[in-house]
Amino acid sequence: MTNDSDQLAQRRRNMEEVAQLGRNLYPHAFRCTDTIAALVDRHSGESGEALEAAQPQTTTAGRILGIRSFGKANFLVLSDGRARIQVYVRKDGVSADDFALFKLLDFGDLVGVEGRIFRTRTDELTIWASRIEFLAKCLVPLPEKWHGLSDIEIRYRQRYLDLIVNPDARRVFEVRSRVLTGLREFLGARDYLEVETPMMQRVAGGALARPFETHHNALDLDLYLRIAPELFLKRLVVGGIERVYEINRNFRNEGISTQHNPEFTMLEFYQAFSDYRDLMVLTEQMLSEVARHATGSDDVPYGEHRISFTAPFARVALRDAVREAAAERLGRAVEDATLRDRESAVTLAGELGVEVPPVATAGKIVLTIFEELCESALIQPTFVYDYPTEISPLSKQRADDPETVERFELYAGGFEIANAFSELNDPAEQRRRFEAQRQERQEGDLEAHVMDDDYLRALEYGLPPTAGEGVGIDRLVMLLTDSRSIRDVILFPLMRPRSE
RNA sequence: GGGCCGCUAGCUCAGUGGUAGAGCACGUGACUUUUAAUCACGGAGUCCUGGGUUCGAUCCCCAGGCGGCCCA
Repeated sequence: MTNDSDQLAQRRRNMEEVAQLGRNLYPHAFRCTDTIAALVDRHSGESGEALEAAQPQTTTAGRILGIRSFGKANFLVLSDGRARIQVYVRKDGVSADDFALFKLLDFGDLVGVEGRIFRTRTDELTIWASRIEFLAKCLVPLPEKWHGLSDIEIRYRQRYLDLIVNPDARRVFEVRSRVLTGLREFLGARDYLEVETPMMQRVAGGALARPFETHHNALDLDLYLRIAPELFLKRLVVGGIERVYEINRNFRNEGISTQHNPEFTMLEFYQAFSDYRDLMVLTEQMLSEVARHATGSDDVPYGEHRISFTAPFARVALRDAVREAAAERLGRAVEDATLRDRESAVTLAGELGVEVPPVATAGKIVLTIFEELCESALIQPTFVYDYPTEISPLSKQRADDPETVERFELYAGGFEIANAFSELNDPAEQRRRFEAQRQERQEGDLEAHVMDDDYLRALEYGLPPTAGEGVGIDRLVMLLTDSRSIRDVILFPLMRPRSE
């Protein structure tokens, strides 16, 4: 009949014909009695006979993800984003006007339907429509129903398409949401106060990373997007909020990878009168509980592995982990002292074939070797503890070993998901640490921590003995959703713009 | 930053130095309680972009863009 094969034009024409039926093309509301998910939940266990007896009525709405037409008898598949239900449209079941509307509907259109729930001869739960309302037009053809949308670039750039056509796409973000509510419940039950601290900061501190720069016009003030909330949260502990946390975005101006997005979500929490050992126990409880809350189990599949968040987690001292890995590779014992001296550490790295930055401290070399040799093998949750002081400028030293701080990182799935330590609360020592960082910065380390005099002033009022921890939410969600890329757990990951 | 791979119809993908293909989607018809409905017919393309080689490039070469994976 028509030679105009442009699907866009066809859809536009169908829409115009809907308008000619006197329908509002963009109505303002449609009052549903049920969501599709609720209908499926409520009736999926009910037999056709039971439904025939009860004749349940419903008004619901969704997006058309399938049309099967047989003239007088027609079927739609309607989705509310969570569940799908079939709609039966009989020519003699709706008004002539509604049937005319039905004939103009396209795959992807949004409609409301009223009708009764029944089961077809093939036992499919179905709404026998008595009324159809046009709610919005899908002017663009959707990806096909069978293969869905697999182009990973389009899935990231047009996440709405991923959510419309891939039934599993939403699952990840439902788990993510439950992770957040689970964390809030866990911390709330322990008297933690949730707060929000500045994302625009004059001094970007609290972590070793490069910040994004921005500018406030009215104040003519250069600002940084925060790399961590740490120094503000500890100011709040000084102020007497003895248990405090924040779940929010951090921004780090560095590379993008399967484990790094420039903006990412972090939980940071601080607990006064505690040290890092207390946080290991708390972390075991928290992750086990959150995993169960989010997925129903604290033993989850991850790639070819299963990861168990059941306490207790494995524990290994950082230098011991490096010594063991190095010894295995070299076939001889490696002394602890080797890792504490810059010269011998450089030599060891060379023997191991691990490249280290030219100006690295002994601590940085140990960490580099660890990342190279050990990190990817830590699949089960493992606390790696006792870090070199020079790479931990905000952590408190061990009483028996000033070269080592009371700090741990939690590894799982082969990457870091948490970082915690007993907080350095001696302002004089903190100043010395900042000075050492300044020295490293002058030697070219752009990630070295910057001096923060205002934070030092806060410490002078007295920070109680405190332990604090940061948990990478995106990475935790990766583990709990069996996702191998951080972009799979961030709805709109940062992408390079496409040239027009 | 380096290496490898990808980019062809709305989607998923084949393919070729000589006028570009399939399945799904789309249109028309048949069927008229289907289940990835089926059958018949039909329409559909900046083969990522630019340059080069060539009589002729979607294909070969060079440069670029975007993405993915690995490495740093």
